[in-house]
Amino acid sequence: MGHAPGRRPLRADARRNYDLVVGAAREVFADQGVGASLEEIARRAGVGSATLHRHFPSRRVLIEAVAHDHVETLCAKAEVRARENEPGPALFAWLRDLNDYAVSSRGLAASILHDGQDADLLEEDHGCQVMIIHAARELLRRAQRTDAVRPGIRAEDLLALVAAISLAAVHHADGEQAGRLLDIAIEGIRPRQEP
Amino acid sequence: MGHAPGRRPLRADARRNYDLVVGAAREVFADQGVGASLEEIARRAGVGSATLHRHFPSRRVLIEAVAHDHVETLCAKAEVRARENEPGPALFAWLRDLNDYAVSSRGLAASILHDGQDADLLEEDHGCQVMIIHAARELLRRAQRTDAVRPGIRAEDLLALVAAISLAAVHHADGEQAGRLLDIAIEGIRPRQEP
DNA sequence: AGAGTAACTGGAGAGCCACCCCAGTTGTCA
DNA sequence: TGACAACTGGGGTGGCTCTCCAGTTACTCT
Repeated sequence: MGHAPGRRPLRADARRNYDLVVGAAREVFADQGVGASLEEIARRAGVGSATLHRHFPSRRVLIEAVAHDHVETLCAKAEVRARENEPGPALFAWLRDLNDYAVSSRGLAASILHDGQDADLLEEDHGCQVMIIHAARELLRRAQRTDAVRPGIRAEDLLALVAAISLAAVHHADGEQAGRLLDIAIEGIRPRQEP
Repeated sequence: MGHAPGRRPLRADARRNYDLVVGAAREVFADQGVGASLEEIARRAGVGSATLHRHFPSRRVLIEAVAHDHVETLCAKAEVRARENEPGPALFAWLRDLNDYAVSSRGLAASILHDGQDADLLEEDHGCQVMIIHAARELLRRAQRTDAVRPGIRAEDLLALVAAISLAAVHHADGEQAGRLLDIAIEGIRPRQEP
């Protein structure tokens, strides 16, 4: 589960409120997208808005807390894909996993992939952003070793592409389009001649 | 230049205010992106915010008015590209033109390409959205005729892709990445074997 | 020209929002 | 159990979008 960002363990009541907010945020974001009102989230969690803002100094931090579990399983899936498939197909399949999550998450994933770049308040251990890029880099490295992907492709670009595609899909409310766009992108990173 | 949306010609003062607002919006959007405050725009134009809202019932309509000229020249460029190049290269070059504009427009173009889908308040003659999709369709049709582009690719998907890429770039403030992503996309729509 | 009329205006206000301050409350630990 | 630091939430600030309406201003008709 999510954990406190602070140095030493939170007091019991603070911890309880932290979790209440994350739970409420999960519901509200799912309903209304990542743009939803933070006051609404505080209201549904039954805490004052000041409490929400103290625990989560920016919308981004709250989004990370909500997405943390999903992202963790997604990265675990990357390892499974790597173990059970050839490097090329492993990467492509995982990109589809990522894309599916990104499209279904109502903008959560796009948010994480997007503006997480700057050295924000990433807890040193494992911010969502960092976990995902590690997973992507590893899969890409393997795929490039076997020439299943053109050289010169960067992991950051792949993630940016998926984020962008899912944003388009969220806006158009059209999951099928996201699939087609990802197909184009995957076709675009494969080498001209199959190895 | 922009023109009034209403049925019969605007009164002289109304017309003057309309143009003042569009001018101010052009500046403010360029400074701060498409998310900028509409009140700030009204302030800079020297009109009340009610006046702005009467002329432009939604942010989207104002964005269209601001972008109209740019989009017109972009579509003219499409015809030039078609006349002076082979169909494949013409499409690819124009996609780069579009992408360059989209990236430099601070989100204007992405806005137009995105949520313009629903039958909004498009003036029947030529909404920006419509002009662009016509241009794209024509270039794509020609390219597909000569097998310079895989069949099954849709014009809407190309536009969504460019919109998405430019959004990513706007967010990352990284124009080079947009170029790389577009390269991937273009590689992805070309046929496996050159004709 | 001058009056009548419809078009147009902007200040003021309603209802949102994010974010902050601080007096009061509540866990925690000696 | 008492004392203190951690934590809380009501209420305030300032900004946003969008609307209402009393007043102003440009066209029009004689």
